[in-house]
Amino acid sequence: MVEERRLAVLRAIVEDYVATEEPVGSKALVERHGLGVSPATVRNDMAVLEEEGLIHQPHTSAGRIPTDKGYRLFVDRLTTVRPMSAAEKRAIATFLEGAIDVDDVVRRSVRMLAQLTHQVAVVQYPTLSASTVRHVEVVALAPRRLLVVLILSSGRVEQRLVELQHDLADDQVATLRAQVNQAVVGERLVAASTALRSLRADGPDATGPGEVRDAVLDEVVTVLVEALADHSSDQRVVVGGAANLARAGEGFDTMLRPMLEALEEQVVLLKLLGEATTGGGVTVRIGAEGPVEELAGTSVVTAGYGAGPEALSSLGIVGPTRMDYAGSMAAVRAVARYMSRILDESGS
Amino acid sequence: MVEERRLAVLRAIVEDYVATEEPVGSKALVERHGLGVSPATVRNDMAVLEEEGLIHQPHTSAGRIPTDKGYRLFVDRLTTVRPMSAAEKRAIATFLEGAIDVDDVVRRSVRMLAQLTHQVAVVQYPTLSASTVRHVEVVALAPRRLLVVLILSSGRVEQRLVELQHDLADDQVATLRAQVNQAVVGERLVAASTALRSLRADGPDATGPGEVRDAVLDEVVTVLVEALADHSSDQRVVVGGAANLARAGEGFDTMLRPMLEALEEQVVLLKLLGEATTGGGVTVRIGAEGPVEELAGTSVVTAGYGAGPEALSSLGIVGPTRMDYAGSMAAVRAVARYMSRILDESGS
DNA sequence: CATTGGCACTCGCGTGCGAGGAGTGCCAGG
DNA sequence: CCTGGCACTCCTCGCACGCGAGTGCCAATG
Repeated sequence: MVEERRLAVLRAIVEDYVATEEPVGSKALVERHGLGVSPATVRNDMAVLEEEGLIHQPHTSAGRIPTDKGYRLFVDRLTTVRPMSAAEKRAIATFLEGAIDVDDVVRRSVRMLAQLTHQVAVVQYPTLSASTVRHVEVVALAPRRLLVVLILSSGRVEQRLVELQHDLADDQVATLRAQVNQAVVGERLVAASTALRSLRADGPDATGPGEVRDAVLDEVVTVLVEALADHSSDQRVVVGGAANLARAGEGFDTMLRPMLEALEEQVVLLKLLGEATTGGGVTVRIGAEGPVEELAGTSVVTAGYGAGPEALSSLGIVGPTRMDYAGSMAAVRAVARYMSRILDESGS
Repeated sequence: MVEERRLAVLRAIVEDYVATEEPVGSKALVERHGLGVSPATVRNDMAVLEEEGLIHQPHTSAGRIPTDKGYRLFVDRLTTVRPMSAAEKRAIATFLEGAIDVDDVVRRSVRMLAQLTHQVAVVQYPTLSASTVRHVEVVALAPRRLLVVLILSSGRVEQRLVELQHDLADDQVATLRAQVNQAVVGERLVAASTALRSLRADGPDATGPGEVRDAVLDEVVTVLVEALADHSSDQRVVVGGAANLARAGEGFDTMLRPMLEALEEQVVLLKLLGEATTGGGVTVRIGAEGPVEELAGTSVVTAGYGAGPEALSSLGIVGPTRMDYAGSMAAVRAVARYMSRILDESGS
């Protein structure tokens, strides 16, 4: 039971510190929270907590602030993700459902997350790998320049520009389109490039004039295979609410620039989101646990989302370690769920 | 000739202030720049410049800093847009030409601009209005949900999600696609919706079964017309290099948050870019001349770009009034030109 | 009439010092 | 094991003060 109270003290410290952004002392603690003991007792508890490395004081005779370890314990054992209010749920649902396409869904999600949590929001685009090809459109922009547009089951549209070595006539484009469509429609994106490759290896087809087929179409297909195999755009990440960084306070002023820079790097953001967690779980990475050293002093709250169980992408928020974890986790989870649902509806 | 020297003094003040970010005094001025007069003379000149409202001192007995009016005069009369070095030109060209589609061109341009100028870069998407429709793809995602994909001559791909009141069968989708394509391919985007409307008003077509045509197809076309008329995505703007804001120094710390917020608002950005200037000109708006009061203390350098003379979009940079105008103008102009060229090549 | 050196004056900025206060650690008593 | 009391630490804030950069003005000069 004394152990119990110590945890209550830790919780109180975290909550107060998150609220006030100032080191919290023993006196203020017993006043604001109704733990029925004297400041002296709390001080003893604090001493123990400090020995355990859960809190520390910036300088002698200042209040205590939680350490990363303290936050960790708080998140793991002392907080329950309180569900969003009905009003909030409704707001999220209607806002996200107003989206006109996948791009818009992503944009709105970022905005929503940033607003709900007052932190920087990060949303990865839905993964393509699991979606199937619904239609392929091949358009000749110039004699040697093709635009290939993939329409996927999830409603997402992918485009690739393809440069050729040889000119391509209009009728060749038409046959190409027909053949490619026949080969890949219904395939998963990951399987599409192999399906295409087999197309090239096939013997001459009745529909196409044989002599050009070897020279030009082969090249086109080769390039197409490459283009499809390139899943880099799979990795797109959108950031929002960067303005919330400026509100962070404390010594963040000096780190602001490197942070903003980090947030403009796709690679960094992907590292940040990390592996998507399966299931409805929310992942919290606190301080140095995070993979990005530029973002020291920040925590990351992420969740996986996506239509279907394997097609997983991530989204989340990043903010100072001193953040409202309960609220953030709830918001992230809620938005992830709504995104999954929306993608599911419009999807395969 | 005394007038001449006064302008030289102004120029020197601007240059020094831009370089050092500190109010510049008479003594430092004569030392760093080789104007062969004494500090006292410069002081007299300064007094005159101050009377004219071109410079002012933050407090008595401090150096001078240029006023907005001073910058204005500097930009108008004292600076010539020095062309970019050959190396820089090459860098821009190769970097932008590596783009794989229109999205990528825009993203790369933003990045390029931000890097070249060390300011916040803003690029508006190429205008759609002037491009013609190359192909329309209609895909049924669900019985009552259509995805319409427009492929435009410029290589840009636009998508719209359309919700219907009635179910739509597969063959209806096919006839719809055929009819829509027939109606709008080759049309300009602005004319496309009227072309579509006429389609609906037409008598029953031989290809489609008459009875459903009235009920369902009419609805589809109506919704499509609306979707096409909605040019909101025409207005998309991409921002980059926000990290450069944090470098701005001075009293910007406090304004950082509102600024970041402003930069996340599409509307604000569009106001910022304003009317695209025709021709190769570069527009400079200094301080309060700008249309956005949240961005007080900043200047905006913009230029128009686009394939063809009428299809004009804008791009530019925004930074503190204390910026390297010559360099910024050169960079903005260069990037605008290269973008125009690239869009032209891949375009109609 | 423009230019120049000289000189007194103004202020912002950095530094040092002292009072105030919040918070702690420890100890002895319940 | 909890509590009240007490001495101690150390941060913060306000204030005074000196320094130095920079100015404005004036009288002298070409």
